[in-house]
Amino acid sequence: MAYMDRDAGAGAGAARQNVVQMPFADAAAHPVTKVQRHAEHTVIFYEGDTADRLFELEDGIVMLFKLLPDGRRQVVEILKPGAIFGLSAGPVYDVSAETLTSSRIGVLDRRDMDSSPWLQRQVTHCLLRQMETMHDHAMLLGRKSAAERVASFLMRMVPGRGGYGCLGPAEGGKDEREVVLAMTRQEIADYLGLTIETVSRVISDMKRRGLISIVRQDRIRINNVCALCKATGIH
Amino acid sequence: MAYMDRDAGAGAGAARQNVVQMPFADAAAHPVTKVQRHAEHTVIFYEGDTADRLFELEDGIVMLFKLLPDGRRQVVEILKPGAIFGLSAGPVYDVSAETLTSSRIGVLDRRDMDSSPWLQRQVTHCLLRQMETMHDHAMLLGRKSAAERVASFLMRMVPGRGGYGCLGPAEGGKDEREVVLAMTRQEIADYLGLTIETVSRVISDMKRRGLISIVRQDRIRINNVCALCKATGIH
DNA sequence: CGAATAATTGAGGCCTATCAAACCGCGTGG
DNA sequence: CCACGCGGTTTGATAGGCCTCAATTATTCG
Repeated sequence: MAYMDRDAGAGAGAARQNVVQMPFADAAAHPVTKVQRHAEHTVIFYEGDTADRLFELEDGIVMLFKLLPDGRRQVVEILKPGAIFGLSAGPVYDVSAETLTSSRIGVLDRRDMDSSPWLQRQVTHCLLRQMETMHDHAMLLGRKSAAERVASFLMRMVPGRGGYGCLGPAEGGKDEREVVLAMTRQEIADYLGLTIETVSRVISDMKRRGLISIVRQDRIRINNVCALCKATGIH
Repeated sequence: MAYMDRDAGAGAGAARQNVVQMPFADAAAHPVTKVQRHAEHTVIFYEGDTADRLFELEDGIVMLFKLLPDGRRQVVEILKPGAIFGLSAGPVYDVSAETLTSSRIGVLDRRDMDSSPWLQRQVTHCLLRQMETMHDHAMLLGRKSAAERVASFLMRMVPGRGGYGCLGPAEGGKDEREVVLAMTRQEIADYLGLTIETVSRVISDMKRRGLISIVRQDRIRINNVCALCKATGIH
């Protein structure tokens, strides 16, 4: 539960050293003015910072999170390439953003959104997808058991399965899949509203029952996708 | 789920003459084609319905919720006048919508959003505010205790207090405020990720400690707003 | 006024958090 | 090469908060 800042104190300064800013070739057609490169686990912005810039995740994984004064942390979103973030209704960011893996991130001026209808459409569509994810996540946090949360989390890593248009297992083959978590147990716990110990116990239990295999700490093989899906609570 | 009278009370023609203030600035360019009137606790659309229409809440309160097959429900958003809902990234609604109070709701065609940049701006700004609310709510569901959830819920009803720009108690007066819940205990519980009994117990405990007074089942007087705010976990 | 619905209160149990210790992978350096 | 230390993970024991089930009380409405 207690969130320990990896780069306590000098964190921001040390993180910025990893940032390489590059001019974007096609600045005229595309409003991205520069590109940042971040190492893994570096903060992009903090909750409360002036929200004058937008970001587009070009490569890598980024998490958005909020903190309570006593250190409790909730990871509210996990962003994949293509996502736009740093959007805010008010003058400051309402969440903090941190890379989970090394990332390439396009930077835009917030005002570009007002001047570019094209960008606005991108933003709106991105927000709609994020909103659906948030709705699912609210259901997960409010109503699902620990086992259902972890199962849902793993299923989230398997594209095209578990949702409305789930195709079911591919014909004639084993219904297995290997996924890369790219998150520590602490980050998973903070995303799922659980403790690190509970996440670990659930994963161990799934392993014991043959549902999954642990390839490495952050690589899990799902031995039966359909069976895991049935453990998410949505069936 | 008993009633299927989704358009019950929708009197577009008669509704117009009663409209005093339009939430949108320019009523002439406004693409609202008709206005629905719904009694309290009527469903506007169901999760899974074809998402061909947008809605703008002109008056009343609406909740968005999701259901699991076994009946567990999570209320994901509570909308106040001015909110736009029924937005979806996919072809169908990802949530169900139901009125909490009798409501007046403007109906738009989904395609209007593509043709009207002005509407798109409205939608984007509305989505941004909803997203911030969802982030807060994820923190509530994932990391807050039952008492903190109820306190946060009550503080949500007091405009201008508890957020970043909280002004503190007004000068020279008692810091009290009466709020109308417009929700049953079950709906509050489903919103806060708790059971009806736990909500009831927390409210009783707050009453016992003098923090609040129960005027009526759905009217609560907060005797000390600042004290309640300190129970939300954000201080 | 009485039935139906909603809310409160109580008793007990389960699930998850907490606290604590052991374990593991991995890079370091003797 | 292997002991060592470090951070992260797993496992165990225990406790506590919230849920479940059940009964009572309050409120609404015909």
